[in-house]
Amino acid sequence: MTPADDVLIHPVQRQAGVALWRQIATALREDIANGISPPGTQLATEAEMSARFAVNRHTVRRALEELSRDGLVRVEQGRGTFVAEDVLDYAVEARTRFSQWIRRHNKEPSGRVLRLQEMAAEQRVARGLGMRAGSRVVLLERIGFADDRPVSLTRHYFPAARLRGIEEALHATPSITEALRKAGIDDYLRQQTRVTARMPTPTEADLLRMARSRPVLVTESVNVDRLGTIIEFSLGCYPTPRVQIVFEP
Amino acid sequence: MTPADDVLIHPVQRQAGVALWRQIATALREDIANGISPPGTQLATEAEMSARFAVNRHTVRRALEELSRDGLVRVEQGRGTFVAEDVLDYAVEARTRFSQWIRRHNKEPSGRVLRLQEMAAEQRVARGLGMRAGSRVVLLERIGFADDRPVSLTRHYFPAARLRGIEEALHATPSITEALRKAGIDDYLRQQTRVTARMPTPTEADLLRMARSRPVLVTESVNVDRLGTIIEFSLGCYPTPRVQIVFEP
DNA sequence: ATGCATTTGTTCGTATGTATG
DNA sequence: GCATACATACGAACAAATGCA
Repeated sequence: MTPADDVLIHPVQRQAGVALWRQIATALREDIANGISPPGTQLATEAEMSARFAVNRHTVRRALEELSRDGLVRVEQGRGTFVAEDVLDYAVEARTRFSQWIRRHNKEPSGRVLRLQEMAAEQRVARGLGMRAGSRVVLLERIGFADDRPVSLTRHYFPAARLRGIEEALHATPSITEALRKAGIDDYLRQQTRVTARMPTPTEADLLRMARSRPVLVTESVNVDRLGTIIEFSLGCYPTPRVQIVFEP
Repeated sequence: MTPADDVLIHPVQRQAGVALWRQIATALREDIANGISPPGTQLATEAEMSARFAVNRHTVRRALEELSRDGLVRVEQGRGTFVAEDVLDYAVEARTRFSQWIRRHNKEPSGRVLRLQEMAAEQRVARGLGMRAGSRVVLLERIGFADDRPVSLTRHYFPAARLRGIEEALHATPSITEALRKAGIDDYLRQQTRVTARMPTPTEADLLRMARSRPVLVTESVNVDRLGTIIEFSLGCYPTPRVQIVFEP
């Protein structure tokens, strides 16, 4: 399904002193601005548009080229043309809380717990937490939404021994900050964040509702309490180009 | 070409009190430690190894699973098994200079200029520099190496009007810091860095000597002089997982 | 775009050696 | 000696991803 029909309300005029491609570009721009073509949706194919506007496909392409240069659409060979999504800047700071991040963008944060269990730490996690591999950790896996669009997939690991009752606390509340408070941690800071990228697993792509052909940004971060004790190791997974990471020293 | 022949020096013994797969894991571990299988190289296929060691493929897989869990190798379906590469942490700080970054990892920095020219700024660049689209900018495109392995592809844009003589200065020296000094900028700071990821273009993949199926990390950063005037906008392109970006607030 | 060869991933089933009680 | 459980090892077949022509 494409919003191609809407295009009918924008007839183009020949010999009007405005190039056809400019008229088409303006029409598409308006549809995007008005929300007729919301961010992320697929536009009609070039062939369809050229039929509706009754112009050559090259003329449509000229218009799309313009919009693409302006960053309003994204043209993907073999797939189609998509309305650019508004980018969520994820600012890495000492205190980064999910709901604050989303609300700063005037969107409504929500989330869903995918997994919550105690388990043995694998090497990577153990190293992040500064423990021996196999030590007991509590894993919280969550997906985060901004206005019902998935924007993050995070795995939080807490040292079970150091944070008694954290699993029960997390069962009771969706907020990590609050659960940590119940476990005796009033405040915590992000000590280090490492960023890389990789292709998503099929499951991740489905959960984040993204194309399998686009990479995810992966963050690995360590949180400490006020004394510098490590209380959490987390792995975040963010869909590109929906999310960007911003660092301001 | 694979280092499969070397495997012959590691015969495995049955009924020796040590499981075959452990012997194989140890043999491979040694080859990696000794530099017989250097970082980034492809190991023999599972089928080849099972023939050389005269064991079942499952047995080889058991060994590879172990090494993979330890992070010594990376197994990729449809491609093969690769010795893990040492990750170059790219620490984003206010003052980030290429050669310092590489030397901090005890590697030898080098580079090559791919392009150096004056041109009109496209929208994205103009926005980064706080200028109007079409303003004149000097573009320096460079590839950076650490011990002859490509690790970065950067495009630096300088406002031509604000930095007279920058193009000539860049022609004369490979160092941006030095060229800026000639143009009257003694010191400069990184104001903001934005990170995202995308698939590399074929050209980028070739230049960075990386698989086309792995994403590149892309940084977008703005540099200012001591007064806060924007003097450079740069786009960096880094191969994953060879390079990771690290933020330490 | 399509098919093909290569390579890893998964899942059956079977057999054997070793430690335990 | 016997029964059991477990890790090890092998074989075959098919699925899925990749790269290439």
